[in-house]
Amino acid sequence: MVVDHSPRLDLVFHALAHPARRAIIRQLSARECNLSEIAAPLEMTFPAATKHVRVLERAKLVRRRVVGRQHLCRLHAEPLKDAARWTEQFRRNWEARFKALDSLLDEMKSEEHA
Amino acid sequence: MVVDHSPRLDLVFHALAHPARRAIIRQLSARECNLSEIAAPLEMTFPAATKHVRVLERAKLVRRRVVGRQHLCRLHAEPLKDAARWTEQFRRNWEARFKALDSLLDEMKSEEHA
DNA sequence: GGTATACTAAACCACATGGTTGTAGATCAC
DNA sequence: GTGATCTACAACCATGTGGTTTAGTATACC
Repeated sequence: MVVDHSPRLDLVFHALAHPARRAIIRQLSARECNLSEIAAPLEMTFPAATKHVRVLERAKLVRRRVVGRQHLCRLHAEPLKDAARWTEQFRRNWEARFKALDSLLDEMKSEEHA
Repeated sequence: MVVDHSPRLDLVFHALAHPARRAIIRQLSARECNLSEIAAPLEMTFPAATKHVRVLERAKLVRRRVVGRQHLCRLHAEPLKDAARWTEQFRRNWEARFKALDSLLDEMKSEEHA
């Protein structure tokens, strides 16, 4: 395991690396939207916006269902869990003062699973 | 605030979107390393590896100090906090069944801060 | 001083990204 | 059927990404 090659994380982090795509995620977290509604607040053309949506689909962050001429997009946030878990690995590196609390929580979790 | 433009998050998420860079972060989370040690386990040339390190530096995830001819790199994980916080925003979207527990924890935190 | 070591810098390449414009195809409303 | 609406698709462009090779600079060691 020289490099932790996990294409899913590649796709998710890449999807999150653009402000327009984060804005789309934010919007979809409130409600399902069609492509026009997604494109409207973004300062770009419609095709550009739909390309961003497709990037989110590749990362499994957005699901699309076609209803008539509308393509309704819904947030599927579950891949964010993997992203969050990966970053949380290094929590102790950014807040060492919580080390004791973390160990305590780990203990509690272990007991919970037992 | 049409798009949540925050160049810092762009840089951090982009930095995390490549397996080699995640591997570097992992390695540096254990100990400070020079560039040769970083490049060794990666399956690429030395210049390619140092380019990845520079991407991590742009994202403020790695700090470098020069000691003689060696460039020692240290993980500065704090920007990961922002990334984690952003993804955690949508925790309820990926695990709705924990909604009650989350509200409880939020209450406890509020009381803690009060 | 001479040589190995650690790293930088530049040039180059293939391909991906992020955007545009223009055209075309369904579908809804009348 | 006509026209407006929602979307797709293709072509194109500039720039960025991820990699290479080659050459060069600075430091440590003998």
